[in-house]
Amino acid sequence: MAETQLRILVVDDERPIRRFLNASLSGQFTILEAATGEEALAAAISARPDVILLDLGLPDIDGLEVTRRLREWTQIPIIIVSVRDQEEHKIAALDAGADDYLTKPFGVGELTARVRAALRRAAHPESEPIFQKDDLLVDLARRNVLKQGQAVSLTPTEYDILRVLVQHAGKVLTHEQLIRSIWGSENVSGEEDSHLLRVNVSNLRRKLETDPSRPRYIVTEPGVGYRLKTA
Amino acid sequence: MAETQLRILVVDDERPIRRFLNASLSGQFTILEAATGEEALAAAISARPDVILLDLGLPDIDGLEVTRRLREWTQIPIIIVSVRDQEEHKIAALDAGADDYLTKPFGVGELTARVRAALRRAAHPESEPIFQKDDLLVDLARRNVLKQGQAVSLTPTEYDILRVLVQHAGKVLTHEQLIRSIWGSENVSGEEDSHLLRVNVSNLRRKLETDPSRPRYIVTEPGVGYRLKTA
DNA sequence: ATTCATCTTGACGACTTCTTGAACCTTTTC
DNA sequence: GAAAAGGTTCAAGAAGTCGTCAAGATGAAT
Repeated sequence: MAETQLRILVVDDERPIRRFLNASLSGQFTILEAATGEEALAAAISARPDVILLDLGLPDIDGLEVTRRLREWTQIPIIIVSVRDQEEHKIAALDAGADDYLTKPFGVGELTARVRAALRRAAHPESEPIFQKDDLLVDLARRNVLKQGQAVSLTPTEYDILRVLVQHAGKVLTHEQLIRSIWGSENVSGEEDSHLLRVNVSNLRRKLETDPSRPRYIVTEPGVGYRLKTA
Repeated sequence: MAETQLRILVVDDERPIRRFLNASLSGQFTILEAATGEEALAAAISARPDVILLDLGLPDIDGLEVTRRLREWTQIPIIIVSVRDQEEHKIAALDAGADDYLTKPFGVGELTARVRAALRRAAHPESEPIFQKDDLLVDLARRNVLKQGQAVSLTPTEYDILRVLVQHAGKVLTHEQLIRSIWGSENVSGEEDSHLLRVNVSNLRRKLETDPSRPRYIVTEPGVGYRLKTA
């Protein structure tokens, strides 16, 4: 086993801070840098770092949004590093999917200790966030869906449904679970939402399935929900 | 799906703090308390909490030592809650195996957010209850039933019956118990429901058993109920 | 203001599942 | 062996669920 050095992606728009973090961590880790949210998302996909240090105040996409988008396809540990000390910021970031929240200024020792803790937990080897079966390919990291090599254009809602199905491929997801993860936990009233889900699944099938009346991928589990077939 | 409430072990020698944490968290979680390190270690073993909130300043064993001893056998998330704000304490605790370090005083919102984050991370190793015998396989987590490797399609009612039987595999379930857990405790009138149960069991057997007239899996206990054979 | 894509709602037919009654089988009891 | 009790199977209507189409509502972009 080649002990490759672990990689940390540092995301901050201020150059001095990136330099500081780089200097603090480069002894033990390989450092990658990104100055904007877009850069961060791109780097996460192409470089697959082992930990991401993320500033909240980015010029383009807010750090919270970056966290959410990352969490759509990966469990890479995210440690927020921010000047914002208010509790609501911390809560929002942690609930968006961040693993830890560190307020500037902080000690280098604490930072590296928290990075070590995050790495220790994440030791599970992660499988590629890609679903493939027959002529359908879903790449969650790139937000790409290919049918017979052709890109399929999905609406946001359709993609969300497909993403949740892929993230639990093989398992049955109940109507409620799907509705919750797509429209939020508030609106789970009943038949109306179920119907909405059915319409969207129908549209999704029309785009993905060769024969929508006999689905190979998204199968209905009558009275329960839907399942993305793995085999 | 049995939605058991998640359990948090609160370890602190000061009663007021335990009470405060208990009050803050008891809405969402079941709280267990320990006042000493010994108590904490014993409770962790006997009660298997899902998260441990640990104060460093305990009267008998130091919190750091408690963390190390816990880490000898478990990966239960440990969140240190301490008045000690110096960096070296944080580093030592995190390197001892703690997942997070929160300095008193802190907001309840941040605490619960960090608890949620810890739970989310730890939720991965899901133990999947699977029943297998001969050529029948029931995977409750995936809601999958395989007969000779072939997926069997069950109606919601049929699956419910099978699920209850699997959850009590080997034990005899009375008609009443089965009816209660499938149609609710209200309608347990009498012969009508018993008959309904029989019809559904019959349909279930037709799908699962190789020879429905001589059942190998779901056996009838005359005058009592049904039983799922384990061996 | 207009356009466009998307979301949402309603209507309806096709299909699945539930429930019930009747007939048939099996075991126990007298 | 006949009767009774309990259990199983079949079939058919009732009830409910699902998929699809299409029209209206929403909201962002021009």
